Amino acid sequence: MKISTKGHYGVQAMFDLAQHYGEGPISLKSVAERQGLSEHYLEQLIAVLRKAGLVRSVRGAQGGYILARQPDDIKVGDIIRVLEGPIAPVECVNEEDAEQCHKAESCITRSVWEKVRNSIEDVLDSISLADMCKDAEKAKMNKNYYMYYI
Amino acid sequence: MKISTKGHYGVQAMFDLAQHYGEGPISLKSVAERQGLSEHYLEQLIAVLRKAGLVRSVRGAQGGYILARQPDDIKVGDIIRVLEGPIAPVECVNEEDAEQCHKAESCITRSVWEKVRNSIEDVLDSISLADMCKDAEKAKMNKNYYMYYI
DNA sequence: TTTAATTCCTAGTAGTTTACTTGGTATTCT
DNA sequence: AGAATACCAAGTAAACTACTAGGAATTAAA
Repeated sequence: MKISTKGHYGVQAMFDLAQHYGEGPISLKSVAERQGLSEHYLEQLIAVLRKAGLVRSVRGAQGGYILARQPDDIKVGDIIRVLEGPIAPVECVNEEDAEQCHKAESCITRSVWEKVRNSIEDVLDSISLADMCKDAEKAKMNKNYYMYYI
Repeated sequence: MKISTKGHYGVQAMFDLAQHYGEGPISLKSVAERQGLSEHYLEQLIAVLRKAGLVRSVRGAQGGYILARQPDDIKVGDIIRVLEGPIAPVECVNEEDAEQCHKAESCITRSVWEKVRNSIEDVLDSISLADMCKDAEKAKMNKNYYMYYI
């Protein structure tokens, strides 16, 4: 019951781009450094995100990547679906794949996986990159607050 | 974002045992036939469930397996955790593993995975084998109801 | 007491996936 | 021109998946 590093790193990278939204193109090198990830590996992930239309790229020196939409219009679910494929704990509840178990109608275990899928989707589609940035701001302020009293 | 066939088949097998709870030991052969699974492969899964104390076995002819607790006392989450390991979409929110990311406190993406983990756990721990049996009964009655009118 | 049915155990295995690394080429700013 | 970047293709070691194969131990029933 895991997501791979693709989805994991992908969300980190997109969050990083959101935190620098409005500052022009952000180089992958800087993202990789801040997030502690392999730049070459990130390259492969961001290529997928670009082809899916979630980021735009600017080539050449001083180039980099920019979110294709505003941070509040990109949900974590969008990123995960692009990098990990459709959210479906087992194949037979994959909404994007018509080919399902022949006894799907009456399959009771199937309804369990549907509930799991729906709850995952609810969470992932309820959190935008803007939400994450807000949380990061809050965490930072809390830290300063506590530091004030030390 | 998938569970493997271990968890998938394991839940199917346990549900099958629940549906025959009270009928004495149920042979793996019959479970495998009803559920359309490889008996030899199921053997490996049920061995894990037995070692974890979720089923008891009876050896020899007319032997088989029996749920170790009543169907309403076994949750889908119990089965999944035994067969798939702890529920954690990424390793850094694994509750049973102390070794976590050094910046865990302030990691914003981490809190996303925590929310996902919690929602999965909520669903899986809210559904018992008895619940699934009740749903199966209902599905069966609905089918009969519709057949009556055809 | 034999036989058949069953659980239990160990090992092998082909294929897939993961998480990268390597080694470039193309583009653009300075 | 040179440096900084995006873009691209291929390779790879290790782990994992979903089984299969083959047999030993146990027990109810004939």
